[in-house]
Amino acid sequence: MSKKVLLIEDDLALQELILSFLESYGFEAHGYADPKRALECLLEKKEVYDIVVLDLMLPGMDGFDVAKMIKSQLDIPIIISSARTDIGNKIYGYDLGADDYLDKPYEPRELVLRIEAVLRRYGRKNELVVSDFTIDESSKSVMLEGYPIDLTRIEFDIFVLLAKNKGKNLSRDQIIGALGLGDETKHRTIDMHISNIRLKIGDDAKEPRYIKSVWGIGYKFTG
Amino acid sequence: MSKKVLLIEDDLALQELILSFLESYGFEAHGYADPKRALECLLEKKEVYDIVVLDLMLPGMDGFDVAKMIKSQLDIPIIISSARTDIGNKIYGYDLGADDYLDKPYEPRELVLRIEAVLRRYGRKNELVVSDFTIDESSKSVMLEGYPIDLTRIEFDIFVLLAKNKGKNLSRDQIIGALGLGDETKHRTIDMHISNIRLKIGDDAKEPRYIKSVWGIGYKFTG
DNA sequence: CACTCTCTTGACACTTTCTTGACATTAAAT
DNA sequence: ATTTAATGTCAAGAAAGTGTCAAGAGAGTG
Repeated sequence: MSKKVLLIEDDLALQELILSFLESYGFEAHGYADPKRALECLLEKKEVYDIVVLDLMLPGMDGFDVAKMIKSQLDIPIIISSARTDIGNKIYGYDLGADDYLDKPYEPRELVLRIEAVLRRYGRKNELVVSDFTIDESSKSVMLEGYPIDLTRIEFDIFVLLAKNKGKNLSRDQIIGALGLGDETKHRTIDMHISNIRLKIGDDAKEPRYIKSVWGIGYKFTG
Repeated sequence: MSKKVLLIEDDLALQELILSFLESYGFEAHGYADPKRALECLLEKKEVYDIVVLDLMLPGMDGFDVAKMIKSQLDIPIIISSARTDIGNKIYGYDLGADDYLDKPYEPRELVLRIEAVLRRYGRKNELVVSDFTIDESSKSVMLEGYPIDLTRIEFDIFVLLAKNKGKNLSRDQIIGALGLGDETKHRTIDMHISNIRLKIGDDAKEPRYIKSVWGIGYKFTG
């Protein structure tokens, strides 16, 4: 599935060149010269992009502000390109959460490499490693020391909740609330799910290695 | 089957020479001096060519624009030839998605080698091998261990999506979204397509070898 | 326009998961 | 030690998800 790139660049000739280059490398690339229009497109989710390439020198709006606005609303990687070569800006760009920084002029091929690198890095982001487990939230899969564990949907949700709150006690009501189950859901239901999870991850209720019962309170994940 | 070459070259003597040379090497070659006529012929699909050989110095139209227009509309390889020897243009030509670049004057034999190389490369380009399947996205065909599988368009799209995300769970909504089907599309529709795909690839829903159902989540391709 | 192939959807049977009461077990409190 | 409250797990029924048929809508073709 080809990745979608949003290019914000006011030099139209350059924009055109980069877009066609990206497309020849299998990306689906759209360009905007006007940062306001680009923001609109991004934030109103008319289109879902995988990455933003942003030029800092823009008309009407500072590129830093654009980056800040995007990052505040969306979890999307941004590569900043700019002719401003001074280190200060570079640092500033990273502080804003830019995922890479590219000095102009650059080789289009270089941009492709950076995009691929950033996307690879970003793609791994939803791989959560907790204790001996590797959790992939996007594909709802859990691995224990490399071996896949087959959890049902609710089991998965409970497990992730516990894992993300490693060391914290979670009451049954908190779990029920976090999963969006009905308020009348019985506590035994949670117990049962915990029991089944323990079975699947090879945890013994008496001497649990991962999911510990906290008497009178609930459960907690211990790494 | 002999490959068809479209040669865009305004020097008629040279055009004639190259055409006859290409023909002597088994290509079916047609020439145009006027890029507009050539584009017309290509884009309106009066003829289906396998490759374009384009001279940059053309009357009335810049060769770059010609290449760009062709690439934007068609997935066809382009070899650019030019007397402009400067590196800048060379890079630019590649940036446009030219698949090879040849300085004038060149040996006709050299052109033949380049054409053959580019066609070889291009032919392989869309061949995706996943597990026991060979998928050709440009011709929308799937082979299972050498035998062709006859998938309908949507079946093909779903299959490719799953294959490209081998091992990952994809929800029905993700599939619907990726295929650009309407948001109101029912989940049963996807189930039905999966069912039909399984039938065609000889997969048993109970004990699937390739497309596994992930309960409560969606489907995933397992190599 | 008639014909065919594809796509979509409701229906129904079937499977898996979820929930819950029951009862045994265990931990804290007295 | 005895009492009280909480947890572990079984088993059964409820609920939700999936597979496929079949019918009709929709696209494409001659």
